[in-house]
Amino acid sequence: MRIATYNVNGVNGRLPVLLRWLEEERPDIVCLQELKAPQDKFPEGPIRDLGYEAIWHGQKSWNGVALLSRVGEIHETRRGLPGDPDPSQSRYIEAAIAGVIVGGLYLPNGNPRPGPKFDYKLAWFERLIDHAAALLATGAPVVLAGDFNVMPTERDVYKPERWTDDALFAPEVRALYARLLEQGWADSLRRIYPDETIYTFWDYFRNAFGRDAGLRIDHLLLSPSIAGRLKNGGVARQVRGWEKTSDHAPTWIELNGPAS
DNA sequence: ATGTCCAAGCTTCTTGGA
Repeated sequence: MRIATYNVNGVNGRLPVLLRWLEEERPDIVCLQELKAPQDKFPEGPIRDLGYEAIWHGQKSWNGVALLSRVGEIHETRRGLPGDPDPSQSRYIEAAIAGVIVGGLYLPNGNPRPGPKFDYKLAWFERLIDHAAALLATGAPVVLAGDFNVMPTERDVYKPERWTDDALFAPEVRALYARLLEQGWADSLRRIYPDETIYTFWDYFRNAFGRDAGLRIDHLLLSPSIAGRLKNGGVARQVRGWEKTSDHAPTWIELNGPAS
């Protein structure tokens, strides 16, 4: 079973790219972020035509998250984090799909730092850590996937020294990511490739993709009860090279066993 | 400081967010 996360950066503006990727790769379960579309403007029809059921939490102009499945019904378990510091922002959606709890998230960017947006990022991250602990306590197989807006280590940044003051690489934020992992979550791609350079995002500026000046900020975390099924994973870099594409590339994992 | 791209609106350019 393959699960992917993809920050589409505008689900309608990138619809041809999204549909092409879904057709070519046929992931079983997909977490989408940055829909940038109100609830009634999600392109449910074309996605359904490719065989995917979908649930989504839209928002005018900004944010927005969705879950897609072509391997069975989506049983929504929540939208929004418990105690979300600003529930008007659509950043979390969770469902049981094919025997797995999938939490799709779009963690706040947090720039500029310092400032209220950075404070909101830290507060949101704390709420995520609390909820992640509650999910682990159930013992259920859980995948937490999405745009975390965090490069966990220096290996995940093309030029770490340039990013130390940025909200995506600030010590406080990396410490929160480390705290989350210490609960027992496995960072899938790092589990498979401990020492490789892996990027999931390349800025539109300054030919960042051409120079491979990238960041690894999209992550798929596995609870201990499912981590043993991790078989493979990667980044669909070619998608970042298509016309009218997102600044992120889809990131995916393959789990042993059927989509039961 | 810059660079690029998108959505939205008192819209055909401007603005904010990433």
